[in-house]
Amino acid sequence: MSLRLKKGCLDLGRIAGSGQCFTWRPLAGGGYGIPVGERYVEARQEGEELVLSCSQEEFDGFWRAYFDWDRDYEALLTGIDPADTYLTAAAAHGYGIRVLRQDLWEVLACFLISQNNNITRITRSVHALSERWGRELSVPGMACGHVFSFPTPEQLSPAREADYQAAGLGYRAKYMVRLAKELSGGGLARWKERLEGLEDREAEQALMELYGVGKKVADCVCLFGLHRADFFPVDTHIRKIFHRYYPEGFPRERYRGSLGILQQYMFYYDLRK
DNA sequence: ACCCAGGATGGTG
DNA sequence: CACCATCATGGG
Repeated sequence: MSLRLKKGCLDLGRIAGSGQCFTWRPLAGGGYGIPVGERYVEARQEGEELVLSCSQEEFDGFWRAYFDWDRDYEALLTGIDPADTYLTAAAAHGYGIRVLRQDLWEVLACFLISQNNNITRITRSVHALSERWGRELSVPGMACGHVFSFPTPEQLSPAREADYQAAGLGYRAKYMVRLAKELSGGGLARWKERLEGLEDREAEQALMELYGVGKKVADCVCLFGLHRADFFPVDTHIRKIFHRYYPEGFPRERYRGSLGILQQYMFYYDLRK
């Protein structure tokens, strides 16, 4: 079962390298194994085509939204102020990046780990948790590698602080213990329902009630896990960019409605060596 | 050896 | 309120 689709502004490699998702697994034959909860798809690109290991029904029912398929990225990028040379260059460099509509719990857990950490190590920790507490996934007939689901709060319930330490979480281990506990036993569903009923600023504040979740992680959760495109997480890279290229302030009003998308391009542009 | 990483917390002035 | 030391740990 596979599906071939044409889509502009979609580059799996750049999405994978853009520091928004840490669960993807590069596959030996190219492409990526993409777990979301118990779902799993393998994706690769051949020329203009995106090849997915799922049916049309599975695509329409889930993966279409996951890839933010129906947002007009071309219009968004061509709407960038041509006088803004930094943003223009960032958009060209990161062309193909989309902001995925990820799972709320996975975003919460992964970005809890992300604080004061580097992408390589975050990814390793996330994979370590998946392999230890998650479930092995495969696509019938084309299992390429060993990809595991990211564990649910319930699957993490037996994990202790030392287990998180072993996965490389360092001082964040105690945060994860409490996060998994808070979100298990129906906690996740309650949080999801609560957050969906709140305005942007209220949702951000609510998330900051969680131990180990500050403003930046909360903003990432709102952007990547609640799909609220106006959140603009400010990390060390963005802070540096603001200081160097936008000393008078970033023109937020011009890009209202898609600030978080542009933030992702700026972040990715700053990752280059 | 050194600084940095998609920061947050708890204590102090 | 605003600072600020501290927190693990590996990458570069």
